[in-house]
Amino acid sequence: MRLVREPADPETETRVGRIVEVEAYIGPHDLASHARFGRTARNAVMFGPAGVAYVYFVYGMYWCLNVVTEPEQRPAAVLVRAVEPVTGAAAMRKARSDWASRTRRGANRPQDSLARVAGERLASGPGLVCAAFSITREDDGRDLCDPSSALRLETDPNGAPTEIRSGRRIGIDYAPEPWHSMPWRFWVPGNASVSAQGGGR
DNA sequence: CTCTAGATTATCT
DNA sequence: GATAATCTAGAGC
Repeated sequence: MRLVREPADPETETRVGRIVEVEAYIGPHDLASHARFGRTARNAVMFGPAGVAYVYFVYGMYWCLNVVTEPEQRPAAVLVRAVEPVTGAAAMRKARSDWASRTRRGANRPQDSLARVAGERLASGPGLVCAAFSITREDDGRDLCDPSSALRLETDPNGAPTEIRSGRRIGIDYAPEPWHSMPWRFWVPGNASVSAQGGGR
């Protein structure tokens, strides 16, 4: 699928990207999922209808986008880990710059190096997808399947990837086995926009 | 190539 | 009060 962001300012270009890496979180019994705590204020939309955005904040500075799946009352979602820019790369770079300048950093200042980031790496990680597409708490609960939605999914006119690889999920060291090792991260092998910690390309 | 520190705050027990 | 579905630069091999 493609991820589409309509601009708040009509002068700005629409941002479109092709999803090339995701992770699945299947339910309350999945001890890597936010649903393992049961229903909370944060994860409430995961208990609702599928096709809705679940957006959460992590590590004090990053937003992450998920697509809710499964019938209501069965909390599950797919984390959008990486997107390959299709159109609106300039707007993505601008959005990343805006996001970076909002956060104060010490030794690591992403805004200093942003100009050197290659176009295909503008959304190559779950935190970077949200930075590049200006996704925040305001998008939590948004219907991603509504064609009039400012943030939505669209079928890729070029079709699905010809090859998809899978492996263990990332950043869930707290999860016990077998959840830690379930091969529920999926990516397009060799794609330059796959996240760095996802083995990069 | 691998490993590590440090940024920063909502949300969890 | 501790931790987190992250990211980057820099050090070491």
